[in-house]
Parts: sequence; structure tokens; C-alpha cells
Amino acid sequence: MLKELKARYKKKKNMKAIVDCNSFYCSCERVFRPDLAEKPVVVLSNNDGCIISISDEAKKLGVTMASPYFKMKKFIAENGIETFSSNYNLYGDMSRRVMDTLKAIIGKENVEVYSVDEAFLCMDEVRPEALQSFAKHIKDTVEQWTGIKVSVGVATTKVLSKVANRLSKKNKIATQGVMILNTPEKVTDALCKTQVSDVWGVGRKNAEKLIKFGIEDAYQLSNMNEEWARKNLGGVVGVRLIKELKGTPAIMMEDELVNKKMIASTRMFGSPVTSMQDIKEAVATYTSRAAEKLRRQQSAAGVITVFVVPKEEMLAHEHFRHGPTVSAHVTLPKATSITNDLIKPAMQLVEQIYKQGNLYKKAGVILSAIVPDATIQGNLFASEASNNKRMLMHMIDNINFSMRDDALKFASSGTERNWKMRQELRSPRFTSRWNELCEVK
DNA sequence: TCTGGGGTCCTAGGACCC
DNA sequence: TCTGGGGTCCTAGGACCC
Repeated sequence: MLKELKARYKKKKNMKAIVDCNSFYCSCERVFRPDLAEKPVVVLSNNDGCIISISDEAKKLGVTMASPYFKMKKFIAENGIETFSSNYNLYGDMSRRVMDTLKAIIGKENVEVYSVDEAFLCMDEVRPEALQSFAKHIKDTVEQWTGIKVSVGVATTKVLSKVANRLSKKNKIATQGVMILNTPEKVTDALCKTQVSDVWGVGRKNAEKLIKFGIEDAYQLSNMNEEWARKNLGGVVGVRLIKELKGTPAIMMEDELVNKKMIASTRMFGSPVTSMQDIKEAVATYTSRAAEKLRRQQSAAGVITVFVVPKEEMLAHEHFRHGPTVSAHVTLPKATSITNDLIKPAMQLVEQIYKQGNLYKKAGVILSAIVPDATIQGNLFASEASNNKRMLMHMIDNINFSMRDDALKFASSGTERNWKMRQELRSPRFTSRWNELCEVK
């Protein structure tokens, strides 16, 4: 058994890396505010609702992830923590720079962008003895080219590379932000230092369950067999997880740019909304945004769902939960990506679910049953009008892309925007707006 | 007063068919 | 009067991720 394991590590092919940006949103803010380099920083979610990115310094002060801002406001002020509303234009742009850097280093085909601040790399071409220095090279280059600090974890499977990454982050000085698990001993050691709740793929529910079984760290979990996992850990999902922990790849590298199967646009309102008109405006705006995403991947949607969430009273001691969602959907006669053809049914759905007298705190649109857009080439048999509509859509997308802030809107989106979210502490969009460029004095 | 906004995958169970 | 068993497809909802 051990021999087998050793042999596998000796071959050392199939190594994967995860590159993960440190406190990504905070780091983005700091790139343009060097004065904040060593200072505690946090970034808030949309609507300034809760804290979603925390610098190490703020972490040390005791700020925790996902805590509601209104509860932390006083503490933040008292401790001089710098606070930003989220600025997704900036983060999206910085993300692209980081990913482009990775692609330049190791080749586009070896990069799987996993989220805005993470990418898996296929390390097959890297010689085993060079893994450490190569990983360090990646880290240093990204930092030099973009100003964003990253951590790198390398192992035979995605789950193990996440384990490595997490430990390198926790111990930045000793590891220099890089950890390679290339021997059975190193893997065992890393697993012993990882609690089950910190394993990628184990959420709150399963962590509680595992602890009841007496399984507390990742090493114990890795020793469970697959049949046990099938029964007790969510079927095939659990089986994959155990395999990965044992060092057998079960979650493969994926090709980039898989089209979305569902596209949503939803927001909390800045303050609760009662009028149907306001909800319609919001839903029309979300529909436009979702349709843009749809066209960007050259798809059309066959089903549109609209939902609203009424505001509900909650007792002070209650654990936060979302209220009951009220939704309705309709199957369109023909899949479409034309904003107008989506807004019309969306408005009817709003009328279906809206109740006079209710206070609403959130609404959203979900497009599903997504198929490739058959009319994308300009259909010879389609009416001229529908081809013209497509041209119009292209123009709107292009103008909005260059000017941003939805320079062109559909009339139904309204101009008052009583429902618009709060965003009081946003930093300038340094990299995507000419009039907000960094000023050098 | 005030708790984000996306996504994915899987399973169970109902409807339907032969 | 009797009312099986197996397959497929779809949907809602759960769990998880960042």
C-alpha cells in the first residue's frame, strides 16, 4: 500500500496547483491606496450589508467573515479599520489581470479560472524537482505584474491542493505563501492540521455530521472508505471527496468558458419597497442585465423566473435567514435573448406575484433552459424586424460596455430608482473609468 | 433601521409510459 | 373486478462554493 503511494508520488505527474489571491477585494483596494498596505481593511457586500473581505490586520483584530456591517460599525470605527463598499468593476478588472498573468506564465490551456480570485493550474509540464521554485516564481510574478499577493498550493488532486493552499496562507512567513504536498508524509501532516470543516466540499451541515461520527480532522476523514461516504456524505459527492483526499483525482480540470446553464440577476433593495411600479423597474433592470450576460455567451433562454422576497420580522436572537421567496416562471414560446422579449413576460410575472400592502426587500430574475442562440448568425428566414432587433442589442451592449453605468436603458427600467442599493463607501473605479483614474500630484 | 449575489451539482419524488 | 414493475423525464429543494 505504502509502496504504491510512494510510486505514485515518484511519478509526480498529474500535479495540480491552486493559486488563490489573499483577501482579494481588500488587496485590490490597496493596490491603489498604498498608504493602506499595513492597515486593517474590510470590504462590504452590495448594499453595505455584510463584511465579505478582510485583510490580515483586520482579522487579527477579530473581524469575522460575513458578519453584518451594522453590528460591526462601532467596532470598525473604534479600531480605525478602513472600510469600502464593493467595487466590482475594479475587482473584475484586477481579476482579469491576474488570470492573464497566469496564462502568460504557464499557457492558457493549463489555466482553469475557478472564481474571481482563484485558478487551478495543470502542472504536468513542470519537472518534479522544480515544483517549489516554479510555484514561487508564479507567486512573485503575479505580485510584481499586478500588485496582488497570492498563495499557491500544489498536490495530486484539487482537494489536496486546496488543503496545501490554506496552510500556506495560514503560515505565510514560514511557507512564503507556497506549499507543495509531494510526499505521503507531507500529505498526512497537512491533513492532520486541517479540521474537517476546513476541507473544500465540506459545508456546515456535513461538518456537524462528521463531528458526531467522531471525525474531526481531514486525516481521519481521508481514512474512511468510499462505501461509507456514499451512505453518509451525500452519495457520489462524498465518494469523490474521499478519493481526492486519498490522492486519487476525482475532480478533473475543466475546459474554460463553459456556458452558464442558468443566469440570474438579483439584488436587495436599498430600503424596503411597496409599490408595484418600483418592483417592475427593478425587475426590468435585472432582466436587461441578465439578457446582456445571456448574449455575451451567445445563448438564448427558454424559461424566465421572477421572484420577490417580502420583508419579514425577525426576533433579535434568531439566526439570520432569508424570508420565504415568492416566485413564478413562464416558458417562452421560443428561446430568446432579446431584452424586450424578456421584459414583457417578466412584467406579467411581477403582476402575478405582487401583493398590495406587502413590504419587499429583494427581487430577482433567473433565466434558464438556456440553449445556443439559433438566430445569432442573422437568420435568412426571420423577419427583418427581428434581425434589426439583434443589431440594436449589439449596439446597446457595446455602448454600455464602453460607457458603463447602463448609459442606455430601457424605458421600463425607470429613472428614479427608488429601489437602488446603498453604496456609500465605494472607491473610484480606477481602472475602468477615465474620469476616476488615479491622480498623481 | 440595517445580514450579498451569484453559481453548480445531486437527489428524491411525482408524472407518465409501456 | 382486478391495479405490477420498470424505465424516463422533470422539478423542487438541499448542500455546497466563492
